[in-house]
Amino acid sequence: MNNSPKAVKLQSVTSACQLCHARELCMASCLNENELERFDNIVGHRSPMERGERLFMAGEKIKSIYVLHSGSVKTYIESVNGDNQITGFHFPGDVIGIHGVENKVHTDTVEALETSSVCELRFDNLEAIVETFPSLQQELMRYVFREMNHEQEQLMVLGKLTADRRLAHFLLDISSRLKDHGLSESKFNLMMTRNDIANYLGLAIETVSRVLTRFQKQEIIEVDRRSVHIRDFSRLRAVYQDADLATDNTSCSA
Amino acid sequence: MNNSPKAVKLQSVTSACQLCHARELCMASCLNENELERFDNIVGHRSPMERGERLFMAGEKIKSIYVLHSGSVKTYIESVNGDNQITGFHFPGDVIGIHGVENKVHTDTVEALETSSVCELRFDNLEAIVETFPSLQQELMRYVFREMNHEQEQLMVLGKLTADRRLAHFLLDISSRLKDHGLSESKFNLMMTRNDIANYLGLAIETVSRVLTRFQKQEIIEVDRRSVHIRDFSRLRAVYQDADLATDNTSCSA
DNA sequence: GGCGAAATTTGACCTGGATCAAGGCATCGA
DNA sequence: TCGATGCCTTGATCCAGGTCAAATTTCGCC
Repeated sequence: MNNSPKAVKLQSVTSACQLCHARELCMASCLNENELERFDNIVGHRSPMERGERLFMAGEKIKSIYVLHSGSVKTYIESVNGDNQITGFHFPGDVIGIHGVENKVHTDTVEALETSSVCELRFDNLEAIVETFPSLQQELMRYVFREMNHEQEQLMVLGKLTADRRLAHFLLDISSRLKDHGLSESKFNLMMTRNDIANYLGLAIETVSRVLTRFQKQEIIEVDRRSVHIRDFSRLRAVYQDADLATDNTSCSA
Repeated sequence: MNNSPKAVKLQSVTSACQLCHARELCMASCLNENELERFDNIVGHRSPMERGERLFMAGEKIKSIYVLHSGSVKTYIESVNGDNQITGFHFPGDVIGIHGVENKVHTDTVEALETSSVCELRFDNLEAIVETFPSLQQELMRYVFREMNHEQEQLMVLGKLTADRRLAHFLLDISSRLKDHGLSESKFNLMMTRNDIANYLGLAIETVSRVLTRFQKQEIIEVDRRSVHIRDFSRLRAVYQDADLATDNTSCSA
């Protein structure tokens, strides 16, 4: 009856959602077993996106909203004269495509940073869905507000912080979010280019490169292309907080 | 029976909401006459705030959310080391205090820019209220998403634009919002200090001052303390769009 | 395995806007 | 009328980070 190639049938496991590795991070985590099974029937799946592939673009009519299932994506809005502004990086469980629901037109573009897949909720059922699962609506809203606060924090980053502090904040933010996903908070691979980081932080790519190598010289982090190892969290936090006790160690060999 | 000093009783006018000058801008605009009357009974009112007075502060438990009834306010979040980041300026009809509903704790502080008043919706009834008035929930969400998009646009402003372009965008934004409120889009009074503008735009106060006087010399605007007159919208837009055709006219007397 | 494009790093130099300093000008309370 | 105070402007100087240029590494792809 179920023709999904990956379908598994056990006594209590009847839905892909139940087997999902991102289950606790998904907004569907608020549903009970019974609800989850019904929810699973509604959710659509798409063939995975390759790096650089776009899920949707700003200006397109909203046909669905999505939950990132695996991989990672960046979202960006178009600036007046061509160059875009990256507004966020997203990991499994994150809701994608809710900006723009007001006018039913996407305001941002979503692009895969690596091979990624999403679960799809058709927009025209969305109201029916949240009516069927009231707790889902609440969970969705929790997500929206969390994102809103993250964006406000980013306003502070862009409005007030020096390049050093921006990078420190960025690394700590990525680290903490990866930790939430059960990954190491101290050793990880960045999934975005230096260009993406620079764009997101309102800096030049050269500045990003220079600050990272300086952090390395100061033995706060080790960095080799995409791989990052945070060696001294307290000093990294000190840089972010502008506490001054994290400087030096640059060129003065003791 | 109604001891409000300003109460007016006509055949069809039975609620303060019906007389409200900000009625079309309020989220209650989605309610019909009957609903509006019932809604009016739920809404609380507060004595007006004076300039500088705070409605609530970051960290406080959320007891209510508000709709700005008259005046104007700024919202700001606290930065790590003291200096705040203004996240927005708000006008009548704007919803205040929805950030932070996730954890039921305010994430931002709201401060009156002039004598202002708000309508209050107690947070513990909020769920009951939106159940009673389903269209209200939708309207509230529309507001949230609009605000979210405004914040994303501000990320672009802070991440990508030069000082000139930030000021141009700021003036155009304020102008368009005042227009929505039935006020002149070309002549208006700023309700915030230069310091507030500088903080909001991630600039030094001196830069704000200098750019505004330069715009004046270029005959794009006239500005005298708080009063602004936009004389040439197309050139102001050109500055925002970095179109270059708006420069000169600075010191070269023809 | 080698070619070409893309990503990253590093150095040299320059500039937009910050910082420092000082003065002007409304508003307000006594 | 007179400080006192807060807000704003203007000038001089400085520097964090942008821009330009070039070398190096990596990686997809034939």
